[in-house]
Amino acid sequence: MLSVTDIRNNTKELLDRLELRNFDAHEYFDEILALDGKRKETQTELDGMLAVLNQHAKEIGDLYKKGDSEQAEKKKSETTANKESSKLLSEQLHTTEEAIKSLLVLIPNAPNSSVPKGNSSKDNEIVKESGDMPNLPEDALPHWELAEKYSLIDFELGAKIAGSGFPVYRGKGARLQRALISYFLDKALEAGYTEYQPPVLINPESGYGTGQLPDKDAQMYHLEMDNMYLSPTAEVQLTNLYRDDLLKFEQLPIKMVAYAQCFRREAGSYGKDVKGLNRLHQFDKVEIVQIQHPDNSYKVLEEMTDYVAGLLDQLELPYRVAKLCGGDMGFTSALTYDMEVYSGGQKRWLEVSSISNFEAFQANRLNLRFKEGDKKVSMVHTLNGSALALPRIVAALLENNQTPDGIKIPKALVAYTGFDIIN
RNA sequence: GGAGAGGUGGCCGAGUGGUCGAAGGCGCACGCUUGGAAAGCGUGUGUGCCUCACAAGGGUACCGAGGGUUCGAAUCCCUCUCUCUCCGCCA
Repeated sequence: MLSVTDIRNNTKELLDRLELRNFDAHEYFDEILALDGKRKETQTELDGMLAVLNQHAKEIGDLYKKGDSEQAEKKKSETTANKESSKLLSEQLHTTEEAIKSLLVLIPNAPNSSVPKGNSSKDNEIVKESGDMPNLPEDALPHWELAEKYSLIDFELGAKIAGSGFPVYRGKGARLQRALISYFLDKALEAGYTEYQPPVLINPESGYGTGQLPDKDAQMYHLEMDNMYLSPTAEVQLTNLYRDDLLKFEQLPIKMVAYAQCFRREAGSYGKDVKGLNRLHQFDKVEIVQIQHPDNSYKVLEEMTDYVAGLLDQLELPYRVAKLCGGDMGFTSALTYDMEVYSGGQKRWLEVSSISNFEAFQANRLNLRFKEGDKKVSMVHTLNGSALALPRIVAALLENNQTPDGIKIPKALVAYTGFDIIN
């Protein structure tokens, strides 16, 4: 969320930036600033009241010590009125603070001023295209037919034991998955990330910290009996590892990577979007997260984007990079690059990664700060990106590399798969 | 799942109703000392909020979290949570 201080000090700038995603924050800001004024007044009044009460308590103690219980009793009775009004004030303070917070969580992150204004993916700005488009015959197959032809993935078996959107990988299909996971993790280690293996169940606090809660709960599987959620992305676990921390400047940057199975309800999706591997309820993803000094976050966003692009280069997949327009960006992001690979069998671009700078938006929710020497405490910036999400990578690999002899495995992967062709 | 013991500042650890934001130690920072270092000595060493100039100073809150009792709570009571030990179960 945005901070009240920011809203107060940079009102105009934030309003303009929010406008880029067609969010009119005028009323929110007015109300928040008014409530914050009230909050301060109440705080001042309450603190004064408490100071008096503390003073009285001290005096009563002294009187008892001197043995003057008569005076002490008298003084006691004088405190009751103050006690009641201080209780009232602290309730009022609490209510006001809650009211401010409940408004703050409704406001999305303010886009970076370079974000193109727009409403949908049509308005995204393609900033890079790379790689050779596959040269496939007209009768090239989509991945779900290839998967069946070579017994790599069984969607119906998955539906039998779980439901649609839960595929079963087998044989070389399963090994390809495992190879990709290892490959992506190894690359991240080379790039200086520390590997983690987090839980896949998360508590509500974690979901709140990274912004999935309160309003995206319908996209997550919820375990009612234990009040936990199946994580939709390792971003949640990794970023929340540092929730409520006050870091030393020297600890920055923090670079983490994790492979995790991800779970999404995907309510409302249909048609060709959910065909085959295109959109699943359970999928595998390697995620990179960085906790950064605010001065570096935009430079690092570019680095992370280049890093992911490098992975796609090595997998020999044609891709393009889109800078998302305001209307297409996620709630929590200030700037997002999407990576899309071209999948020749379906003849479509598939999103395989999304790399974002959240600036201090998550840090404010997470209460994640750092301190540099004697300087004031300030919020860190958080960033993350998929590096990469497996299913659509698998789809593109299968489709683009199909030949009459079988499916060729890119050179970079052969050491991980142990085979260079699926036939 | 059952029984018991605990959660105090960066760390260890005292503190069972008042003078406790909290002894003592370690660590860290600065200074003195030294040719230099160690030892030694001295000083300092949390965060949020309010006031204020986001200074100094002052006020207030925070001893796992949230409630309660009391003039006054780290200290008593209740609920929750986490850790440890034993039993049960189990990959």
